[in-house]
Amino acid sequence: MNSEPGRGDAFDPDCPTRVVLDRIGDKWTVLVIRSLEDGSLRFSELRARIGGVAPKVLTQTLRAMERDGLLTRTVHAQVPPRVDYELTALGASLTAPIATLTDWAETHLSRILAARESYDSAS
Amino acid sequence: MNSEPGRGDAFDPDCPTRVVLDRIGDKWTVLVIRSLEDGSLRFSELRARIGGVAPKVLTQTLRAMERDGLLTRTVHAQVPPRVDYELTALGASLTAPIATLTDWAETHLSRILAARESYDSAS
DNA sequence: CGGCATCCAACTGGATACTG
DNA sequence: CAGTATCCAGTTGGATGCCG
Repeated sequence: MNSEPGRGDAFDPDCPTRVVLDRIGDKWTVLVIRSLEDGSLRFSELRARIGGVAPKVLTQTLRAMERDGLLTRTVHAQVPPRVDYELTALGASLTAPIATLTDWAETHLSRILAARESYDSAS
Repeated sequence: MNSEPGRGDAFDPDCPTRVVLDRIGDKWTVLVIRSLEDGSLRFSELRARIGGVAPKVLTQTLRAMERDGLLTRTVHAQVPPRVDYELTALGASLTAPIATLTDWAETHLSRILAARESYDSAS
């Protein structure tokens, strides 16, 4: 994959880690996944559930995830229009690693915050 | 933490998930952690190991990680100067969740890439 | 309702040059 | 050697308004 196999190849845009990290690091992707864990939602429901996200940005996030095969977008031909978003098996399988990360975060947050405080006060 | 406990609270900057995600999603943090897994390195070694990172950016990354208690920065009073960076126990404990993510990435990359191709050709 | 188009402000990452 | 200072380009996230 790179001149240093097995090592830091994440500046290669096609590196698996980079691809996933770019998506995970996105501000809204993780929120969308967690919101869809219990089943499909329509656009406005997602928007309300997540809160504070502009429609354009939510659309961007959703399209990127759809492109990566993490969720499906179903347009119902009716008036008013209705569009449902649902995790694919691939998208659902991402909940596991995310949960690992979340658990770590919750467990160690106090330590991080404490480190920050002591670092800031030492400056 | 939020009006919807247990749910999407990641737009709160102090949310544990958000704090960790911001760091993980950073372009270089994961590379630094992986580079330091086998022991401490000095600034120039890190730079060479990672490749393609500007000094300023590497410094920023390192400082942010030091602030969060993920690594220690040790200045040796000698000429020429020498500064060693080493993971703390906290930083080292992050390698586990990262490995989970990396494993997922490597396992599912082909599927993601395939999804992208079919999505792009359908447009 | 579910967007797309437009415009925009802020932040991020980076190239380059210089210093204790 | 290990940064700092400066400047800069690209991207991200967002506000607003219009449309099928």
